[in-house]
Amino acid sequence: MKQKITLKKIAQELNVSISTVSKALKNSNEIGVETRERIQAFAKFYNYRPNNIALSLKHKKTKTIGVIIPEVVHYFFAQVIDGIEKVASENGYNVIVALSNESHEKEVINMETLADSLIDGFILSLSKGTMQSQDFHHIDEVMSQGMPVVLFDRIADQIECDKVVVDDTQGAYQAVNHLIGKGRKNILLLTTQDYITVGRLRTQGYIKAIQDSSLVLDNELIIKVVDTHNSNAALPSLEAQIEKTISKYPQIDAIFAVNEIYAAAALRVLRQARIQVPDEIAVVCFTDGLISKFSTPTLTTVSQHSEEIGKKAAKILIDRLSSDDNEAPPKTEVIKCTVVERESS
Amino acid sequence: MKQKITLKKIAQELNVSISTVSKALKNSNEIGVETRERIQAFAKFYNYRPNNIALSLKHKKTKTIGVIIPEVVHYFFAQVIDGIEKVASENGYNVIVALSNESHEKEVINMETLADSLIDGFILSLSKGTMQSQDFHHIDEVMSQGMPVVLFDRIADQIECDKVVVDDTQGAYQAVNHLIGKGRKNILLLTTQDYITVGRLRTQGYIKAIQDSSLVLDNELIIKVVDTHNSNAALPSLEAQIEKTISKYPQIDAIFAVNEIYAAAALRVLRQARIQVPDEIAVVCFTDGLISKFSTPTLTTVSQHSEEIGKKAAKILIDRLSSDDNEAPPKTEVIKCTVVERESS
DNA sequence: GTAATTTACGAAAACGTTTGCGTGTTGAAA
DNA sequence: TTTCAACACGCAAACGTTTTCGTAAATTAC
Repeated sequence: MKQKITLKKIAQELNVSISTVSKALKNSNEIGVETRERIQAFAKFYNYRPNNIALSLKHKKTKTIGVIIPEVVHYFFAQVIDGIEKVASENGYNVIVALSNESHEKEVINMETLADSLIDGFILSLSKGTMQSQDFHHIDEVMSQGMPVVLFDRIADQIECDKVVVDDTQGAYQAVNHLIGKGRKNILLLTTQDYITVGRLRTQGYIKAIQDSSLVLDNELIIKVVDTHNSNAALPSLEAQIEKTISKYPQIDAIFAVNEIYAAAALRVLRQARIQVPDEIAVVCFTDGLISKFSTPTLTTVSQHSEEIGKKAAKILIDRLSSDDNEAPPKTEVIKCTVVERESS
Repeated sequence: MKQKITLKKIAQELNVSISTVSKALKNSNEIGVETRERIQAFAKFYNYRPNNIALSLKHKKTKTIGVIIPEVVHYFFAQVIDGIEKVASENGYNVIVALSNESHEKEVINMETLADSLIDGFILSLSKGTMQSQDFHHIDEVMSQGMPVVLFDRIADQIECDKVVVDDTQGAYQAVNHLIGKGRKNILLLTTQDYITVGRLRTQGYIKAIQDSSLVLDNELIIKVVDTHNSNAALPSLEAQIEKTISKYPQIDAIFAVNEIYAAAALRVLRQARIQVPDEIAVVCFTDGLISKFSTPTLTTVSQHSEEIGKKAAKILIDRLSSDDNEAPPKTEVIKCTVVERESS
């Protein structure tokens, strides 16, 4: 087994001091040309690579950023990671990913572990557990130690740090407007309970779009899905609800869903009821993910530009890490959504 | 800004030596009870947490495992990460994720960076670039340094290390058998070119299943999709091909696709041709992902138990890391696929 | 030929830990 | 009173770097 070669070993072999080796490898002209070349050749031959841990200890920075998200198996978060990783690797940073699985405790533990000098800064999206408990001690704690934090998507106003958010209200507004522009007049909304922030904001966008138009808001056309923690279990009940509402209000000519899953459920119901999409009812939803791209018909969606979110978050964090003036006021970046038109509308 | 507290600072404040503090915090009875309690109380009050970097340097292990995958935005890989992360965190390991984006060079760079003492071992799935070039120097290099490597899914026989693979052939065999069991007699295969390993193996499974049955193999019923690197671009041509084949061979009563995307394409074509699924044509595909779960009709799939793969890989790696006898022969774990029956068959 | 300067390198501290060993103080046994 | 073990703690090396400073030897200047 080939042992890793260190400065010390090179020094021993070549009968020079460790500092000489270190300087020679940095091509410092403090060291004679001949010695320098000898050392460099030797190092290259043995494929010397500096020990990152030692460097981190020395420099008090790890060139690593910690990312904590509720789950990876989620198109949105995966894309955000993708964006983060791109910017990070361009700037010589590594990415440690930790998963909170929507649990507050796991989030806290993860933060504490990573904060133990493993990383230089955090990018995170709050778990449902944390959102519910409104307990942000762990975040304040790391921030008070001077470790920068960037929050994205699931944020909290109480936390004073950089943030990257999606303009959910505007996105929903646009989507509904898109439907209105297509001449739809009775738009069914499939949304979540209000305590889920993104659901609430999207609902607001829907309401605003209706109010800004010549249409009238009808609360009967708003379905707020109860959030069982096992999202699969909620589907049949959702489908039943959609079916009931549609047959009760035959004037419905469009559906706006706050996520792909709800839209997929709607598509199922419509298909079974032999209702043509988009001819009879158009369907539009939030989240430009896989389901939308490959459903039949393909779904018109509101894209949140998730990769862009990741890139922005990483950029903000790295900027802060590499600036000495770390007292710059926190800023919030808002990413605008855009409507991606496909077959369903 | 609250500075991180270190052993040294505690020692200074309490007028004892660093070693005393260290031992006291480990509750060593080498230190007097009174001093011990004093130090522990002080440390607790200031929320002392040991510096991981220093520990890593000391112990020559980082308690971190490096994962390199072609992409995160992929249900399969995301699930594998999920599995890895679960087992890792249960065992006190962190996970660094790097993305190769299917590029050989990026894979090499990532490995080198992570190998510089940032991690204790690797879990990886080869990029397409590496598969094509068949250049495995980077892997041999880290292995020769005594760093354990576990390969999953996209593997290479030449590399002598632990592996976790899916039994693609058996999975395809089962799927086709499932169709045959349902009385289907003319099964169209949608697969990739042969140089894509998983595609080839699944094709073999298809062939074997046909041959083992009373059916006859018809090469006209095998469509090998040309792999443009931009997979979206290939879709329209694939759909055209499917349509042509189906109208030319009206006896086709089932389709087996080697991935969800192809199956989704098939579903589209069938829908447009007003062919009932599964009544007239049944559809089954590999990869139990989102698309299958939310398409209409939902798709019967071959599940690869991706999370299981991640868990197994992590377990193997951690076992090896924590065993002293690191000369144990490499083993290959084969994960069996199972058919998940849904509406499309 | 002496002094000043440059060249080329080494010693050592520092980053934050752990740990084997040395040592001064205490109390008890002889 | 002497001897010795037990106790309680400190010293210092080690992990692999970087970097400041010190200093011989070689060179230059006058």
